[in-house]
Amino acid sequence: MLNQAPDLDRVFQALADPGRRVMVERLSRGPASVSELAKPLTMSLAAVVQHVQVLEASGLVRSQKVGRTRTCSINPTALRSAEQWISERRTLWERRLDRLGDYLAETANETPEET
Amino acid sequence: MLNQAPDLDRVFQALADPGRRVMVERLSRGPASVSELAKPLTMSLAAVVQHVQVLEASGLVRSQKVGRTRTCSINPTALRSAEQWISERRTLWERRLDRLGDYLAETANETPEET
DNA sequence: GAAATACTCAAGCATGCACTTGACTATTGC
DNA sequence: GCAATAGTCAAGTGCATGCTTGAGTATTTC
Repeated sequence: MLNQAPDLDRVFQALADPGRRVMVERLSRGPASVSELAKPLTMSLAAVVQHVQVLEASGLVRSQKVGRTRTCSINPTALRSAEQWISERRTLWERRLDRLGDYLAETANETPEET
Repeated sequence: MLNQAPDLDRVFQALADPGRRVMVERLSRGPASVSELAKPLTMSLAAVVQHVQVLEASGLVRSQKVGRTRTCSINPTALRSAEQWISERRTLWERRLDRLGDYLAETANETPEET
């Protein structure tokens, strides 16, 4: 059962932590084990495992255990859904600005000498 | 002093709350007062003010007080910086996948009959 | 098969977050 | 000027988060 519904709360929450972003950054270059993810971070392995769990719960990361090592990799779908949410609001706002600009330009044309 | 450094921690943290996302959604359609932002939400005005403060601290929203009303509006820069961070990781990952695909295709060509 | 590796689990703790209530201040409208 | 409106401030509460430590469990490796 993959977390296919793009739970934005959890995705943004997951991305809000700098350590977790470092992990996502690492994973965007390719799959990695938990201890590889832990290397650049100054915290216990147990803490890293907890972060991985948060990332998995958000759907940003998937992992599978082979032997004694758990290999993590990025799920671009979750990344894309967050990106899309932001992009939609931003373009909405920019389109509004454009319309406002048009309106102001028109108004200036209609009453060019006023005041 | 605008929060020009795009403090991703705070931006993603701000977006992680559903109520705050509703506010951003509203603001993407144009500026609004604090009580307008409060309308669709079932919480006290004081709570809404606190959310606005979080949004401002993240740089996602700016506001100014005229008379007794505070008018909030979106700052697309912060939105863009978050969007960009995600987009960069995602495309990195997708490029990696492409290279992997190329490699697999090449390998298949070089040893087409094996096994 | 013993030691090292790679997690995993549970408990505990300090701090942060999302609220609430109650009191207070500054504008606006009549 | 008095009431309604719009927001502000401070304190308090309960739950979530980000860690830690210590102990335990599979796998590898030698």
